[in-house]
Amino acid sequence: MTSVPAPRVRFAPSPTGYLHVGGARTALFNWLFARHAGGTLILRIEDTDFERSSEEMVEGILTGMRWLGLNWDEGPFFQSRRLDLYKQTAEKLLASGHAYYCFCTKAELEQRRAQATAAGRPPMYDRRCRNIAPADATARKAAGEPSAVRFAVPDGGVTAFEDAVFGRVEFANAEIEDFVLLRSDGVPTYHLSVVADDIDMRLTHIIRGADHISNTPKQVLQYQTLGAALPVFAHVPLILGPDKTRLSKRHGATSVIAYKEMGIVPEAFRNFLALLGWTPGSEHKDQEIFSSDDLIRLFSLDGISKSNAVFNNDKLAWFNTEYIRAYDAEKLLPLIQEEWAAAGFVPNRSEQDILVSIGLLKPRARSLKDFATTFRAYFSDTFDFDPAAVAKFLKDGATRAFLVQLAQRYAETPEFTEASTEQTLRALADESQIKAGVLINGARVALTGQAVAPSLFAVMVALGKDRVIARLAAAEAIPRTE
RNA sequence: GGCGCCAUGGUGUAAUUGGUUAACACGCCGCCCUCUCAAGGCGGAGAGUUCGGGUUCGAUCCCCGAUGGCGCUACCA
Repeated sequence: MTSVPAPRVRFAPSPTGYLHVGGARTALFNWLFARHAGGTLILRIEDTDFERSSEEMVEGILTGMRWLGLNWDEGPFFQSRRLDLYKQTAEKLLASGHAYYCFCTKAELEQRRAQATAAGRPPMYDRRCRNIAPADATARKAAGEPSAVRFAVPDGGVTAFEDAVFGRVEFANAEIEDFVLLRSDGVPTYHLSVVADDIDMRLTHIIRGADHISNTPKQVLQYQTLGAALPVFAHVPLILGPDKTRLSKRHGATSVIAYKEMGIVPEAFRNFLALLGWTPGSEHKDQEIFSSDDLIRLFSLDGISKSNAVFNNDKLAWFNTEYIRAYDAEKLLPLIQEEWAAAGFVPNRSEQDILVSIGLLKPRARSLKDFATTFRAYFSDTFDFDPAAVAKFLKDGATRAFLVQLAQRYAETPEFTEASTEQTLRALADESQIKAGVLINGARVALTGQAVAPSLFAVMVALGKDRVIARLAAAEAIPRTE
């Protein structure tokens, strides 16, 4: 049996913004791939754009990854602290004649680009510095003239690579400009730093967004001239908004943390994200819910689709309800406690009672938020009455009076079970010649503040006898609404 | 503009890689259940595979073209 070396992959975000859904999905795929193969996931922060990068964004990205449960094995490495490597790599390219100094200034380049565009020519760098004799270039450099380093793209031919998702992709070299490797301030551009790092970190697979496919030939060219083996490239289709344009703030939340704040369970989000642009194959086509272990076991690059995916909030919401329902109350509790803390809500019931109520409520929760909003009455005696619910079921003074009577009946009855509470209520309705539904609906509002709740008698048992009696007895004091 | 990639119901995806009444899930509609709302059960509408040409006995699947969307086109990543 030949041993295949364990794969090494990376997630390499640029800290110029929070972890957005596209980045999160790329991170997830890398994570799944590494975990599936028993490989290594490296986290690398691409912060060579000092202007736009910030410490805060780095923290935001790490927070997002932790929330999603995506752990990494090495790093985070910061490119800003690896500048020497990039310089050495540029030197190597310079020495072998695959790169050259460029003395054109930014202003000159912009001007020429504008001219070319106006004349209808492609705005590519005209390679004028490529012909400067090396001795002259060295002299000018020594004299202190600022210069960038550009890669010398071969004149003819094509640069091709085999993509694990897209198959063979090729570009004519004539279409690739002599891109900048090192800026005049000595800071590398993305094109240089990615390949220097990807080689140095011995990465075997590059799984990243399809927006990088056009950059790939520039990188392949460097691998070739540096004599390094090519990794396997796997470009993942992009995630679009519902209008099929690139996902942006316009479409609502774009940072994964915003989804945490919306009360989404991390595993639900992960499951949803995994299925955006990937399927485990036709033998699982009828399945939508995949545990993390399933995902890890099933993940493979061949399941990645080539077309862009559209982010569908309804589907996410569905996953969320499924996960909340499937979780044990014990597992849900810490997540709910976070919601309570965020809302400044303090429950005043025992942990045991809280767990019972969570168990009762979780099948109908849409979001973790519900536990801190519409479900408050189950966890505290301080809660609001939904005015619409009061208007619908408690506007009648007579109904309220019946609820007070009901409170008395419960107080007189030693038993307090779902069956007994229902029996008592129906008996009162019969005697009073009113419909049981009137009492049931009214009691629901009096007990929970809401028109919508689980089965009333289950609610009563969850709330406990004393509380039920107290709330029903206070029915007449519930604020009236028109 | 140039170059590249993609294209199956509203959405995500299937279709033993040329032979199916084009499947599943979300969403939507209706019915049942019922103390409300979800859930659940049952049923339904919704694509003939972007369009046009080929190749073939036969194309969702192969080829060409068009259209549309997206990406790249910086001393951003």
